[in-house]
Amino acid sequence: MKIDPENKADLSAQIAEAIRKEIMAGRLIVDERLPSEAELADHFAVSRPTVREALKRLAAQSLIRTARGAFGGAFVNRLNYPDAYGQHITTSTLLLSMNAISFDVACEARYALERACTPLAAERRTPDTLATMRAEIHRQGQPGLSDESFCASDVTFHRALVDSANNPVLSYQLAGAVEAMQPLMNMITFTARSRGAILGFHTRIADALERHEAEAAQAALSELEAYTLTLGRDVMAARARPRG
Amino acid sequence: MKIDPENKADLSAQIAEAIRKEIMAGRLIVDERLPSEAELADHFAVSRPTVREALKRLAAQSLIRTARGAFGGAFVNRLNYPDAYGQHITTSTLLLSMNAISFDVACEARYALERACTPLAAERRTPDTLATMRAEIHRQGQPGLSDESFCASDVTFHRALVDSANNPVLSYQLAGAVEAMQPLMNMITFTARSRGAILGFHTRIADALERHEAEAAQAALSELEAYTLTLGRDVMAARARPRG
DNA sequence: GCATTTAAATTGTCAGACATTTAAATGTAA
DNA sequence: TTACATTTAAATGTCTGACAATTTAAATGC
Repeated sequence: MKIDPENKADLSAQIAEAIRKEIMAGRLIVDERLPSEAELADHFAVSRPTVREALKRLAAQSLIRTARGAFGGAFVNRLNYPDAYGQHITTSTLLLSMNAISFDVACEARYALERACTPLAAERRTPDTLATMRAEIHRQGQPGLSDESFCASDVTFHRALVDSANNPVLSYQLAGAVEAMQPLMNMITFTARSRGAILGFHTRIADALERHEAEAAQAALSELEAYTLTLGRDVMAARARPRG
Repeated sequence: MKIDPENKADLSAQIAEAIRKEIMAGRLIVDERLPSEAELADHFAVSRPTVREALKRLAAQSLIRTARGAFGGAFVNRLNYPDAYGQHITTSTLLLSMNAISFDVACEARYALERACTPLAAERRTPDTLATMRAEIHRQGQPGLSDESFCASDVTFHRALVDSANNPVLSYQLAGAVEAMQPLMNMITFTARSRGAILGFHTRIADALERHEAEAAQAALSELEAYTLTLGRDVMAARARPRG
């Protein structure tokens, strides 16, 4: 593990990158203890605060965890699903919110990915995931529901659909796509009419999954996509001419 | 922006989380300058090194960037595609390598996602993406190619397939799935026979896309998935009984 | 043999200083 | 007036040294 004296980047960034590479390459394995901060400072010929900044960078990416006390220190962290979900969702959400990505593009990506889960979901859906979907459908029919709550329920419904595929890697990948759309969806005002339409699609999807009918579920998803697209386009058009 | 004096977590983690929430909620917008380190230290009633550790955490997630000099400081960073790709790939790769995820599960997720891109790719593929795929197919047929190079070429081929869909959000989401599989694929020894088979599937996929035939491309992908699965299972079986 | 205390190691935090970088402000000469 | 060099101020980057808090192992006492 070395750093380049010619490199003009921050020392802490270089050190973090050097350790990150060791972890990615498997030369530092899960639960292995890194040298103490003082030893790392010696090794890289920098001060302890610089080492600490490097370690905090790695901790922010869940690559290491630290423990105080004797026999404490920094340990290579086993990246678990909740942490991975969180990181993916943060990254995806910011990517969408900061880059003027059109509603159309985000929508297309999300529904394409969801359709990818549908054949597996139709095959493997459980009473549990079906119950979640039914419960959210019921919630979405409540009259007093705020737009935010409706959106949150929508996310829960679609995550249950994804989880039905019973593939944790797929669930992880989809979490970013589904959650990152929520800020965009939150801009939509869901009228009673549009809620009714969405409810209808959700019911068709749940029904199709329950009957193990993948193609029917995919068809309903595609129609939901088209409908969501019109809702989103209306919002974007209204925002484009605010005095309209 | 406040931190909880009752909270026993690291101060730098709390401060980073407080600022992260401001960014995620849009209360700190792109290119906005954060207060200087000294001002933040005052605001949170902590020392400057603690503030710096917090800022390094955020920098590690590409949420901020820093600039030295007068009128420098920490600025909310516009998360760009390359940074988002990198973070997603790091997270996905570690998730797969550290959690004893079976080859089957990873493989299933990856090909399900790729099939999701295929209809769009068949519609929108360009001479450019087709040329990339043909070039990689040609490379994969070279006799002297190492297993690593073959895998790298495989990744390039599949990324070209994904990029053919011409949806950057989809490309970003798929990058994690495709790249994270590479360490698993690298464990496979590609015999001349298996290379020939894979080459055949790749050719069928490229041909189908060229002719805008989505279903033929999906069918070839599914067969490639089944074939990859058998290769992976052989490796896993051999690893399970090392004295075999 | 068990409970308690002590010691040691390590991270967390702080204070203060200096180095380096950057751009604006200032000064100077053509 | 303009162009260029210099100064200055503000900010991050880095270092030193210290102390606090935490945790475990070992030592001690009963």
